[in-house]
Amino acid sequence: MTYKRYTVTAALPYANGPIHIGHLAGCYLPADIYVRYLRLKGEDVLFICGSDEHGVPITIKAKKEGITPQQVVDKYHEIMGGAFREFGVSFDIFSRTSSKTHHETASGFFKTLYDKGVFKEEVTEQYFDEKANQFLADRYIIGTCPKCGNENAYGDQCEKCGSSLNPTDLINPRSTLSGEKPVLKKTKNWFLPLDKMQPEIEAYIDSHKEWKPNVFGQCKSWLNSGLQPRAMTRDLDWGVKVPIEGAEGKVLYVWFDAPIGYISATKEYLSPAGRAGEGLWELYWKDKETKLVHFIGKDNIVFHCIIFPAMLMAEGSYILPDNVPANEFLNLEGDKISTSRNWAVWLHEYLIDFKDKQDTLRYTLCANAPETKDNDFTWKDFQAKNNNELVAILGNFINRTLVLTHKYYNGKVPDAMEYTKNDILLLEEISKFPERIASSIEHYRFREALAELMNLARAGNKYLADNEPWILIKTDEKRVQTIMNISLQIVANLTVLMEPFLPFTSKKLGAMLNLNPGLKWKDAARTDLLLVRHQINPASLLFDKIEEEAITAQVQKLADSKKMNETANKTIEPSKPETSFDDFNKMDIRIGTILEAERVPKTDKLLKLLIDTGIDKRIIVSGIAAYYKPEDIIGQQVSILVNLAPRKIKGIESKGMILMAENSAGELGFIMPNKPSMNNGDRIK
RNA sequence: UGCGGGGUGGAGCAGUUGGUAGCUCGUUGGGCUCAUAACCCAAAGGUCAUCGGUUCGAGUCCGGUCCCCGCUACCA
Repeated sequence: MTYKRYTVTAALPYANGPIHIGHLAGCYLPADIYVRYLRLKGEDVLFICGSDEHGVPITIKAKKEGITPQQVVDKYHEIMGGAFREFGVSFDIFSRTSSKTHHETASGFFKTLYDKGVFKEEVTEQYFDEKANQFLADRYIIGTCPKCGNENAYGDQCEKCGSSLNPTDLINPRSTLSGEKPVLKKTKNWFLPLDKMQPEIEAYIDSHKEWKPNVFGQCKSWLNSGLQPRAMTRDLDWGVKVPIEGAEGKVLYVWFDAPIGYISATKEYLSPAGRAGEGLWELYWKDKETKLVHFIGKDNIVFHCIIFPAMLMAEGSYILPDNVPANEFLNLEGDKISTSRNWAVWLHEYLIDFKDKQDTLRYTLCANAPETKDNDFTWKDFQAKNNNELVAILGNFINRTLVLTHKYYNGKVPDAMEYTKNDILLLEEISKFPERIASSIEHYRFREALAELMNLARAGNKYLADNEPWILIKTDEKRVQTIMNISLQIVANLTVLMEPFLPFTSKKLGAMLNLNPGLKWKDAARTDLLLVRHQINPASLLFDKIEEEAITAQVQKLADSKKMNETANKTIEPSKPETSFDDFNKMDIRIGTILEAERVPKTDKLLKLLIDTGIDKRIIVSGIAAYYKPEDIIGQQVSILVNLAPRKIKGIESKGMILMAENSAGELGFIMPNKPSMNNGDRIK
C-alpha cells in the first residue's frame, strides 16, 4: 500500500518535568529520524507533538510548590519546547493540551461520542478527601494491607506482599494529600465500553501482525484477558471540562484527552480558526491515503493501540494508526531513569554542557536505542561512540578526503578519468546504500539504518587505505584524480544520507562542500553529485574528541544527585498505630556509659560493647560499626533498653539494646541527655 | 500472583521458514602515514540464562526454573 501523506506523532510529554535522554531515545529521536527521512524523500508529512498538561500529578506538583497548575505547565512547556528545538527535533508544531483549540477539540470529540450514545454512565463510590476537597486516585490513598498488615499499602497494590487491592480494601485508609481519613462519596462517570467493542478492536490488531513483538504481544495480552469498560471522565478540576449537563467538577480522563491533542495540534497548525485552510487538517486524520504513525514508549502501548483506536472507531470518521513503533526503556548507568529521583541526563543541561554536540547525543542514543529490549546509557559508552566512531570513522574519512582535495587540487573536484574494476564494484555498492538505509528506516530499525550509514564511511576509509593516493601522487597523478573524485562522491552521498540522523553535521558538511541543499534521498544513489572542477570550501573538523574530564564531570554530577536524593528526598515514614501508656511503660530505658568496645570478628556492622547501666555492667552487641569506631566511643553516654529479652548475636549474648536515631540515609547516632547531671541508671521516660 | 517483552563472546546488538553462531566497539599482533595516535589487515575471545524434551540435527520448536523490564505513583 502506498500513501499520499503521513501523519507522524510523538508521545505528548507530560508537563511536570523537563525532557531527558530516555524520552529522546524511546520516542522523539526515532520519530525525528523517520520524519526527516520522509521529508528527504519528498513525502508530504506532518510531525506533531505538544505537551500533555492535564492530570492529577500536575495539580499535586502545583500544590507542593505553591503555584497554580497553569504555572507548572507553562514552565515545562517552555523548557521542553526549547530543548526539542535546539536538539533538532523537527516538529511541525509543538502544541499543548491547555490550548483553546485543544479544549474545544477534545470536548467536541467527547460530545460526539456522547451524542452517539457510545458511553455507559455509571455511579460508583470513590474515596474523597474533604480537606483537599477532591476525589482521590487509588495511588493517593494509603492504609493497612488486609493481607499482610503492611501499614503503607497503596490503594491499588501492596508493595510488601504484592497483592493488588481496591482502595476500599484498605484498613484505616488515609489520604496522602492531607493525611486525613477519606470518605466514600458517590460520583457519576462515563465509561467507554471497550468490552462491547472488543471484536472490532481485535480485528484491527490482528490486521497488524507486522507490529513489533512487544507491541503486538502486549495488545494480544489485553485482548485475551478481555477488555473492560474504562472511565473517560475524572473528578478533578484541572483538565478539559466534561461538556454535558450534570458533569460539573469533572474533566476528561487524561488518556482520553491526550491523544486527541495530536488532532488539535494538527488543527492548530493547518487550520487556524477563521483563516484559509479551514478543514485542511482532516486530510491528515480522515483520508484513507494518509498513513498515521505514533511513536511512543512501551508504557503507552495500550493507550495508543487499543483505547485511542477504540475512540477513533467510535467516532467513526477517522483513520486508525498504521503502526505504533514503541521502544523499550533506556536505563542510565545501570539504574532506571527517574524524574523524581533526579536520575537522568536532562536535555536542557546536556545542551549547555556539550554545546553544539547535538549530533553526538543523537548518534549515541540512536546507535544504542532500546528497540527490542531495555538498554543502558553510560557516559563511557557515549565517549567511546563519539571518539571511536563519529570522530575516527565518519569524521576522519571526510576530513582526510577534504584535506587531500585541498592539498592536491586547491579544493577543486578532480575528474574521474578511468575506473578500475574495483572502482566500479565500489560505485555499484555505493548506489545501493540509500535503498538499504531506507528499508531499515521504513521498518523502524533505526539502529540498523545508522550502522549502514557508518558502513558507507567505512567503505570510504577502506578505499583510501587500499588505493593510497598519498603514495600514487608521486607516480600516477591521473589515477589519483579518479580516486579523489570517488572519495568525494562518497562524502557527498554521506551528507545526504546522514541528514535524518545527524542533521547539524549534514548542514555543516553541505556548506563545506558547497552542495546543493535541495538534494533528495534518491540523489544519494548517484555518484556524480559533485561535478568536476566544483569548488569546495575549506575543511573544518565535524566532530571533536570528548576528553576524560568531561565524562568524569558528568559521572560526578550523577553521583551527587544520587547522594542528594538519599538524604533530602526520602519520605518521612508515617506514624505507627496508637499505643498505650501502659505499653510504653513496660519498657525500661536507662542512661548508661560505654566502658569497652570492640569489633565482632567476621561482621561488618557489629560492635561488642561493655556498658555500665548503673544497675550492672553488661555486654550488648550493637549494629553501629559503620558509623562509630570502637576507640572513639569509650566513655560515650547512651540510652539503653535494659529489659529487652537477651539474644544471641554471632554467638555473643546481647542483653539489651542501645537506642539510636536513624536518618533517611540510614546513618545512626547516639541519643543522650544534654545535661551533665544525668548519671548511669537514670530513667528515661 | 497473572499477562506481555527480553536474557547470544568484555560492552552494545543481528540471527530470516531449525543445519557445526554473525556485526560494531573494545583487546592483541601486523601494515600505513593523507588524516583529530585517526585509518587498513589479521587474530584471540561465546557450553547462545538454566534444566529437560522433540528431531539425523535447535540460539532457532515444546515444557519447567531463574533473572531484568512493562502493564502498577512520577515516567518514554
